[in-house]
Amino acid sequence: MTEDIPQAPIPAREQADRFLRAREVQSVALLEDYVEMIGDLIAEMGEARVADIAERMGVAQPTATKAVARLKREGLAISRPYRGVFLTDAGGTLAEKVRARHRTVVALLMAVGVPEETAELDAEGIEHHVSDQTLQAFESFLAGR
Amino acid sequence: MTEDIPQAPIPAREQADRFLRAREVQSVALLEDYVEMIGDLIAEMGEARVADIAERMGVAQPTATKAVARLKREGLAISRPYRGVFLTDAGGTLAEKVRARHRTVVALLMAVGVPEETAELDAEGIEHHVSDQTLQAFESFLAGR
DNA sequence: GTCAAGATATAGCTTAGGCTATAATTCGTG
DNA sequence: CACGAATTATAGCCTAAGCTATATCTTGAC
Ligand SMILES: [Mn+2]
Ligand SMILES: [Mn+2]
Ligand SMILES: [Mn+2]
Ligand SMILES: [Mn+2]
Repeated sequence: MTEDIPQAPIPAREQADRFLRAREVQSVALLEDYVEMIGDLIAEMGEARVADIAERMGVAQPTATKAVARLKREGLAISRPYRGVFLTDAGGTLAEKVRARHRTVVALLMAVGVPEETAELDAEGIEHHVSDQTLQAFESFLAGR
Repeated sequence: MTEDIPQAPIPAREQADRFLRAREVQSVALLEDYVEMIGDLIAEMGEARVADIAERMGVAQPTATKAVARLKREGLAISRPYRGVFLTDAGGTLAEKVRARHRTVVALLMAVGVPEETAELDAEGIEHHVSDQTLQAFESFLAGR
């Protein structure tokens, strides 16, 4: 049983800031997943084709096309019509950061007893909300075990 | 330095399933936050008024009204025009579950070295992606320290 | 009891992210 | 080297979630 400790109520403004932050994070989460995954495809196959992007994301092909358009708008990817998609320097850097964070989150989850498959499943959503500060705490914890 | 261990590439289908799961979770995350927060308001003030809901969520009042409409559609809340908002049994049960999970996530983060404020900030997004299985692992870890 | 202020609802707009159906392009095979 | 299959782009639709502006309802002060 969890003890019934009444929490000191949070100021409305502060709580609102937390929710705002969570909403901001969520708006870049999809971009992060696309960028990381496109990086994987390029590493594995030399290029990322729209059809493969769609398959790996579990979306329809036009949805992937639209996402790529957004990545291009944000300066994370480049592509020409009917050709493969590639990452810009910014995109590649982001992909690497996201990939590393993903691995750390999975490792942390497993370190506290979460089975690997579940860790992978939950990490796919959790990772985007892990701040730099929390990521550092995770790394310290993993190093100091 | 993180070691450069090449991961075994995940089957596209399995990875797609993870992304699908993350997107599903994301679609209920906002509902969870609204329900938990409305529960707080009712506990503190006896009722949840639309203006207070909007303030705490950091959204405009019509956005809160629309969210309440969705909660009603989903059977989590009831209200009559120009009156306060209340939770159904289902809504109250969900609020309690979400509140408990939130506390556990914050506790776990702090247990691995995340400062309280950062833990609260990150938990607001992380919590929604924590599966029952992961939640249990968190509880065991916290109990067995 | 009236009515002005405050709270809530409604109208109408935007963007992101899905979808299906179909048009346009590329490319391998014969 | 042509053409059919595969791939990609486009058109057009939907829902969720945000916003501002404005209409409508409630309520407390006089
Ligand atoms: Mn992810
Ligand atoms: Mn990931
Ligand atoms: Mn939350
Ligand atoms: Mn929460």
